[in-house]
Amino acid sequence: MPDPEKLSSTDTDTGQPLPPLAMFEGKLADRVHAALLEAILDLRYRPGARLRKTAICDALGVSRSPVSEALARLAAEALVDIVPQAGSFVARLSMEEIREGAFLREALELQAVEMVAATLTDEHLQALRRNLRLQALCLAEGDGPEFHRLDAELHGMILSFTGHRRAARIAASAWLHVDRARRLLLPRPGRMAAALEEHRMILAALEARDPTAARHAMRHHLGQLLSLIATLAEERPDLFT
Amino acid sequence: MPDPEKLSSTDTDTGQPLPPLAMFEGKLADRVHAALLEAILDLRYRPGARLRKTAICDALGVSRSPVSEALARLAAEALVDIVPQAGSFVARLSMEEIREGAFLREALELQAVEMVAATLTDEHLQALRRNLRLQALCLAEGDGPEFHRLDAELHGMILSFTGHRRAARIAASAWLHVDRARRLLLPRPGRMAAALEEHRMILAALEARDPTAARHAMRHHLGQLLSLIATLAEERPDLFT
DNA sequence: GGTGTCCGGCTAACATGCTAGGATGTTACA
DNA sequence: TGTAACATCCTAGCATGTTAGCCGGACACC
Repeated sequence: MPDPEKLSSTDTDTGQPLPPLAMFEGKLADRVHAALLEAILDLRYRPGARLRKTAICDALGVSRSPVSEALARLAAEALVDIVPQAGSFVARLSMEEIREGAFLREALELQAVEMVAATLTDEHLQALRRNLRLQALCLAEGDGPEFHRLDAELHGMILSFTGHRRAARIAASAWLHVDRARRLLLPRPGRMAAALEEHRMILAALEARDPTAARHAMRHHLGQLLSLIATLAEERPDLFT
Repeated sequence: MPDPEKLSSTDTDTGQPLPPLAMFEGKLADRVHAALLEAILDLRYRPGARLRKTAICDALGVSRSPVSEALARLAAEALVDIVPQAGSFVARLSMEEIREGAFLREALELQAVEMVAATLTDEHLQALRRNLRLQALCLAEGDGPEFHRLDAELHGMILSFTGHRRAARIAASAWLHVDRARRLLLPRPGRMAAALEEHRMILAALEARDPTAARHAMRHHLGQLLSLIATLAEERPDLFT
């Protein structure tokens, strides 16, 4: 399964895409995990590439223990394939995983938005409105990356308003696969504006404290992405399993 | 937070509740994880108890590496609290965690049953019907443990029919906390029969391939348990955080 | 030329030594 | 007697040595 693929000169990392050092916090293993996660998500480590523990070790200046733990965690998140006594590889994108991530995310967010619509406080509404104002600003200025950050933040806020931290973590983890694929999509013209409008529908339903409407609005919003990704699988089959 | 509690003579494990050795499969760390999980779930390790790595090591005849990995995984599942440079403790039951587990489980199962109602095959229906027949048998014979196993199997089947393996895993993990509490509940008279009836409602909705009815039936079924557990929290506050 | 076998290199998994820091019990002092 | 400083113990986390199994190439044999 993890075949060498067309490897240009050296298979090893080109030296450049070093995941940034410890600009993270927490235990050493946490920081290594965060660094590798970032590198995998923005494709500095390409899908299918081999991960050399020793290279990672002296690139980050740590020993194998935290690296092993980080890789094990990434494997649990299905972002890395560990083949015992053979090697570790960045997982290829898989429509299977992406669909599953979307399923999980949808299940959690629909339940969350329904619950939140009934329990929302004014502070929560304030925060949501503020986020949407910033989104509008980004749209006006064409700041895609920041818009995306706010998008993720909005969804994260709704999940966290349920008070269930673990649920938010799981949703984030599930979304990783979808997000990794999404980053490969060229920005579609008009998509940002459409997303903002969909977000507004969700907020409107929450302001009305209408669980059913909130659920519908969220479902419509989440339904948009999968079809886009399906086209990617046809355009770039080399990135998929 | 992890206070000593009233410790009878020795705080250490009484020697007896050794988690059974490697009757599991997979890597060493997997087996240790499974053994500890079993011990924690059926309360051979009591909530709040200290987990001594070294004791576990020579009880199982392995070194600290696999034990550490297993404990880390249990900590990720919120079944163990690891306090750096202090110790590892079996997590106390927490209504927080239980509610969260129920939330996750409900979110996933509602979405799953809705999806499955639309995509179900005849083989799937066969398997569900067979499971329910066995449940009826257990009810007639008063075989509680087996009934519970079939109950869990039924829910697992519905999740697996979505084709999403990770979702099933997450649901199982989320359910752990609810289940650990549930095992402390005295069997309520009539509960088994009621559960069977609720299961029949779900199956009926699936046979009719009616997503909405299936969703409603499942929601009703899952709604039953939480109130029972809330009473437990009052009767046995020592087990809770 | 095609096929089976052996060998070397590389890897994850496991074992073990080391270190820093929190918890606890004791003692000195008010 | 109550409190605060101290010494000891124990722990998780990290580093590093060891083991066993897969992979790929070479070579012999068919």
